[in-house]
Amino acid sequence: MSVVVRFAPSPTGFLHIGGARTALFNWLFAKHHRGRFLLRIEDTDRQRSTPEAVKAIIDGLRWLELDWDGDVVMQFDRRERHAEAARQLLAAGHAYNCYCSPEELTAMRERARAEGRPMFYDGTWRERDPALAPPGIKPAIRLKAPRDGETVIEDRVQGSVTVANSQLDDLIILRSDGTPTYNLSVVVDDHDMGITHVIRGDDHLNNAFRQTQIYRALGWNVPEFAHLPLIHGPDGAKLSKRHGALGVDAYRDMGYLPEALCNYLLRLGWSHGDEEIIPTERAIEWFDLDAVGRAPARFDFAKLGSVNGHYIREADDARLAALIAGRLEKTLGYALTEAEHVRLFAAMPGLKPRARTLVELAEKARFYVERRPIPLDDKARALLGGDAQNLLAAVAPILREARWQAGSIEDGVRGFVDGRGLDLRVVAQPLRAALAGGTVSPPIFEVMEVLGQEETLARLADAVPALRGPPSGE
RNA sequence: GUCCCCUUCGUCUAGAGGCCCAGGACACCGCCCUCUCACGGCGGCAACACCGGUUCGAAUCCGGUAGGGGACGCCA
Repeated sequence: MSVVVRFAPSPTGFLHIGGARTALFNWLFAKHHRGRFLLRIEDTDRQRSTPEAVKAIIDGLRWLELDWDGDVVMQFDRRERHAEAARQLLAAGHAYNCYCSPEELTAMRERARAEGRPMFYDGTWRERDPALAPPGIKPAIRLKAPRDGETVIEDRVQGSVTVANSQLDDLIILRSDGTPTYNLSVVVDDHDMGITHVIRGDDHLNNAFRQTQIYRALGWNVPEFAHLPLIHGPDGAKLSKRHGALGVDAYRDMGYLPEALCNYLLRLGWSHGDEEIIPTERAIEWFDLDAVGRAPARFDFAKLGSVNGHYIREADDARLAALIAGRLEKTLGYALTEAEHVRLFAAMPGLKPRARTLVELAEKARFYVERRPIPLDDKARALLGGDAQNLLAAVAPILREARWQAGSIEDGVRGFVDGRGLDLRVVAQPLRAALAGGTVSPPIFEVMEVLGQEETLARLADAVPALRGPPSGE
């Protein structure tokens, strides 16, 4: 039997990091087994579902390149089919009408809690004669769940999990307004869509028991379950906004590459020996459920940054330049010229090993496309005082004569400092200050090559007044 | 409160009875490379939650304790 899995988010917000990982694991599982990966939007909660959230989820999946097969299934569109299943259960005696009001149910829960019993429905209308139903009240339909014995799930991640049926109450499958509830919709859709493996967050493990009961009542085969441990914050508690519970769009904005985020997420709760950097091709080849861990993992930005740095170093220069060009134009306030785009591209090899995010990459690339006179930070200004002025003025002629290639420029400048018994850094640092506006940059001769001779000399003159005068001809 | 699950370095994890006085990665510290900062290389710090049991032998199996998480909705 070929594998069919699905990612089934509810559109009540962005595609958060946990959802992204669930989608990734489903996608990898499908790819590994040459099966199908479907997308279903669980929008049966009409109050909270929004079109914006649907879009955010789809955009997020596209960004991560987790493509799905076939059309997106909107769960709400299938509500009639779900209701039909509920009525079928009612007719077969596997469900019954319940006339309890929300107030009664709340009171029931309070009482149960106070008495130390499980907080659930006591089955008031399970056996009661429907003729006793209060007039004018529309009933909800409840599943007539087994009272004795136990329900067992053979989970592909969690193993065999058993719960006593006495711990499970008769859940509502169809609301009094005629709309289906989550557990019913999921079962009917998964069945109709031919889902073979339900891979989802561990927070759904409890639902798996109720859903198993519904499958049985309907006489359907129960799919394989795999409940993935949740992602926690650095403190071990639920992932908070501050600690990374953000939409994947936020990660994109923070400058993470989609392949890096996927690699990081994959290693959260799954492993393949000592492998850390696992490109998608490898992930598809290696991924399977048996290597998924059972314990929740903590989200760690430091490691994400490290993985991201790796993928930035491996990324194509043109792609990176294109990714940061927009960010730079925004902070600089002007559109880059063709020449500046070329310079940005040429700067990538030197910049890549120095950035862990695209934001950092853009920051470090900034001076390359800044327009003269470029701003100098305090340290740069300090480096350009005193002796530096004379040194730079003396070096300028060498630069004017140099063949414009990093190695040649370096040879020239080294010859200059060696001749004077100086350390290279006494010239390199002032040069860096004048050309990059700060004390940190890629190797300075490489910077010069990328900048070009004309721009280099012009920036130097901006920083060294002596190089600007006296005007020629006097 | 009730039920379910989890527990190896600070973090992610390897480990499926002897290969482990526990390996890798991130972070941190030191050294090297070096025109700055990175990258890279080398080295260091650092863990089997606890208590019992099974066994010639346990991180690995069993039981209990503690801690953590999840679920208990006419939400999904």
